[in-house]
Amino acid sequence: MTLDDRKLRILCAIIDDYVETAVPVGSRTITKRYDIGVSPATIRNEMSDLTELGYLDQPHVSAGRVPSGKAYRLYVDRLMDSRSSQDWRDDDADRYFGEKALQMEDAVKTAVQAISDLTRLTAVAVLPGQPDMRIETLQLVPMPGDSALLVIVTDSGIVRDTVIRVSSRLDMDALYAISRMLTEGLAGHTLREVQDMLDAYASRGGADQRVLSGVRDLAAQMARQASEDSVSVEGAHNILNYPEFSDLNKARAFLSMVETQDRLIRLMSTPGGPISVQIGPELGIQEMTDCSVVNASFTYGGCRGTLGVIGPMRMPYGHVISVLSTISRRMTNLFAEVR
Amino acid sequence: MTLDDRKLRILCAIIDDYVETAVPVGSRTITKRYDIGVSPATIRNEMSDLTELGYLDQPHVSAGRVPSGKAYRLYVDRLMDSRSSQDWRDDDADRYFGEKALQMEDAVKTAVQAISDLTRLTAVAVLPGQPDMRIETLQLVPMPGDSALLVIVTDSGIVRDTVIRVSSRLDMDALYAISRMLTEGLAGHTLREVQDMLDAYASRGGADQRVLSGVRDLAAQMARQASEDSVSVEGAHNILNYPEFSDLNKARAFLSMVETQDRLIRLMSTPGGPISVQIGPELGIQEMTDCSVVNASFTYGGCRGTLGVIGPMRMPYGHVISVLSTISRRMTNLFAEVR
DNA sequence: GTTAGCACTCAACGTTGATGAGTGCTAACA
DNA sequence: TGTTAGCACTCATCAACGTTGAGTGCTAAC
Repeated sequence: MTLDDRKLRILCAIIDDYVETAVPVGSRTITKRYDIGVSPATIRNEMSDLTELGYLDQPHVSAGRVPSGKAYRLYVDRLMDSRSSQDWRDDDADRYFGEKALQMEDAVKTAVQAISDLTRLTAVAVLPGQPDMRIETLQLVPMPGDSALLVIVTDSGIVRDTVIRVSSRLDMDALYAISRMLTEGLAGHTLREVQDMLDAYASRGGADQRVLSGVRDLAAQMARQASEDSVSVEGAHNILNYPEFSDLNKARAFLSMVETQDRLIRLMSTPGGPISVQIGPELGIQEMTDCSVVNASFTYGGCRGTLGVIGPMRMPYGHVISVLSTISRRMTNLFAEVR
Repeated sequence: MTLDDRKLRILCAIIDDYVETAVPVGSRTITKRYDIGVSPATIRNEMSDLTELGYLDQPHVSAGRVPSGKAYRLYVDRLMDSRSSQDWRDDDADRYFGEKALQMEDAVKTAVQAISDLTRLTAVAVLPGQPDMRIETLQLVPMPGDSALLVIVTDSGIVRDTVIRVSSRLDMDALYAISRMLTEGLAGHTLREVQDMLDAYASRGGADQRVLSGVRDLAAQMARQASEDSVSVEGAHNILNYPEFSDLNKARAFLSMVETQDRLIRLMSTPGGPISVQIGPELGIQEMTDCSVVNASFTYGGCRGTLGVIGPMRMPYGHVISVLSTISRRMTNLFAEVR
């Protein structure tokens, strides 16, 4: 028994219908809504074959058919209509990114927000840790009162700042002199090295101890943060709009999964390729057998990260893939513009 | 008929029990769990009186009693056990704030996170717009490539930055020279004034146009952001843990309310006083009749903001109030430390 | 190979009756 | 006069049961 053209058309119709309605689809529905050109009885015969081949599941004997993971896989690999990429316009992405150049964190936040809005699903971004970022610039900016803003910029364009207290004698010029000295001394070194170097400085005395310890603390914090993968999630509760999660316990399980960073990171670790689609059982995770994950990798400067979507297995793959590829491409370009 | 001591004790027991279990409480339950010293029949008589006085509601005739908004109001105003402030330790807040001085935005984010964690409810912060903030410092920090980070600090300690492109000839010293010039020219002026001044500069020519337009854009963006109230929300889906929201539609209504900024701002606009409690119907909002809002005001520098909690009317008011007052006090102190 | 017809299955829904938690009332008691 | 035991009554909850209708699989005819 082979998958001839008619079987494929029927399978496609079933998937389209089920993705739209979330109701198991029966033979009559197909003849009415899709133009296959045969009677329900014939469709039934074909559906029976498709079930035998593992492309369809039957919740119970007198219900319609539901696409299996295998069916979605086939759909994504071969059947998916590329028309679907036209169901939204690239310009929509402009609304989010606008004209402005952005720091990486802001760009990621914007992208995740855009993806969540455009797909009405849960959007996730993962930035893998970069344990050996190097310091590019270090600058102290005067603030009201006896404090200053310490800004550290790394070679990959990551920016962090913190407020530190300084002696009130230090005006803008004095702070710049310190910034210049520190930048000269520390630029090109990794965040970890910097911590040791500062300890050495400090023990030698002379410099403003509060500034040194402020720099040390921020460098330490950055090193800690940088060596961990960072995750951002948006639109988690979109899941409540999907009837397959109308069971509160399922919804809670999903939400708690999405909140647990390390589980999420494992889920989002892409098996390679610019766009990866993992469907239900392929994820190999007990609690997630009826969810799918689609993700796209992007690069922003030296950083390579992942943007993705988590949702029910019944998701509009074509649309999701086109949104993800557009947004991730735009992220990559965005960085090129900044350069 | 008057509220004698025994009636108050019974009412208190009912509230405590209902807050804990979410199940309408009957006369036997009270005699078993609370030491009132009379029989169920007597309790029933008292409950009947309390119902007549409007402190208790009855979902249906053969169910137990449920505290009314009026009861919670009485509880908060007079009955609440101040012991409840001891059910958590102030030190718990340390875990969140640590030792570090923070920018206001970070401090607010931390506070909201802490409140949400400690109360297991939805925490919200509102910072009212400050349309006439003045520029304190303006600084350009070198970044990798042909770009620079533009940092603007206002007199109230708000920091914003953005990446702008600059000519590659500009090194750290050159950027500092520009920063110094711009700071001297613009410090003390409001964000709006600055926009006009920069237009004047730009038309005179000479300075790096890209820098000027970058500053102008960021100032414009800050002015726009600053004149709007800003809101942050954490723990919105905590609501799913409360059985009164096990109806998916109610949960969705709540979540959509919490997501709509302007509705949220209206909800959180505190009627004054350091801590305000608005109970159910007192909110005067149709969809929120079985929710309560507790909020506390804080000041961080010149900014006066609101931290609050939104949850079911059945919430542990004592605990919530103590968490809010501790965290808001700590926020205020935090700023004093930075100064 | 396709289709009409028909028996069969089973979730969903509404009905019914039993159960039990809880009340309100009354009468007796301290 | 306040408190309590007893009892009839109410009503949500739950399980059991029959009905309905969507949908299938099989068979026989085209």
